[in-house]
Amino acid sequence: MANTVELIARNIKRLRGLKNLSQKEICACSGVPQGQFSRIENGKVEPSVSTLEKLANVFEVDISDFFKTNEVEKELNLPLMQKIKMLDTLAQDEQTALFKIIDLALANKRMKDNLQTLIAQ
Amino acid sequence: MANTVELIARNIKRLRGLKNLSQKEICACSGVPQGQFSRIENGKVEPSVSTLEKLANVFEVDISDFFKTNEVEKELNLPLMQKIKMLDTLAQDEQTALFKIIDLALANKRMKDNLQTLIAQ
DNA sequence: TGCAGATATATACTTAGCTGCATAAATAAA
DNA sequence: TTTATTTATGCAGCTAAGTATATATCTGCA
Repeated sequence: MANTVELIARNIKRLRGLKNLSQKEICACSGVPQGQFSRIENGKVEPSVSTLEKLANVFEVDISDFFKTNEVEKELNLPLMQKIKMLDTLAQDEQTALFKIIDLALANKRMKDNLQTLIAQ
Repeated sequence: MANTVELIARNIKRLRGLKNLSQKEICACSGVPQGQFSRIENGKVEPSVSTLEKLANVFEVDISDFFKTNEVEKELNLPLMQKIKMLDTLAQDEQTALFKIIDLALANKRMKDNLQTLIAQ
């Protein structure tokens, strides 16, 4: 038990670090009481499945990610696919706004690349 | 809760069917008491993580498989996918900036959704 | 068919441990 | 120091786990 509990604890602590949010903020979004979250992060309890579900939603990961060892941590830092999936659920105007920003960044990149090739000649 | 419990129940029942083993046999291998296994298969309890781990070992699956629905994942729109792939070619700082904006939009969406469910109660 | 034995599954009952609330302790800010 | 913020802990209540037992389902035989 202690092993899995510690694994979950480390993963959740790391995920919260990535988002740079306080326990209170995570709990406001997830519905998990802050006190309970503290115990989970410190490996003092083995959280229930429903609790893990709530946290997985907030962290935008799959429940199985809480059980992954450090070797595959890199993948966890890129829950990009899940983000993309969620983009579809956004309101239309927010979606197009995001796309414009993305396009802008890509256009900028292209411009830089073109300049590079020009200079090189 | 009931939803996830039922999902787990169906998946475990299905997995046991695939192996064509009795509850007793599964429990002999996994260490989960047969009585408890019965309740899990009938969706009467939400099994603990350590119990799911034992069962995942016996069924030779990942814990996340207990939470999978049978439906095929819905396809994403391809233009978006290609855009996202191009994001990888951006400079690191531009990339993280974009991700932050995306996270912001998603967080906003989540907050709205949470409010909706709160109001609905 | 009907019965006996065996196997398989479901159900009390107690115990252990997670949850949720309230509050304390620790840390940061003014 | 005082106040605010963040994190940790004590305790009551609820739920899963584990054990024993009951019910259901199957199998062979007369």
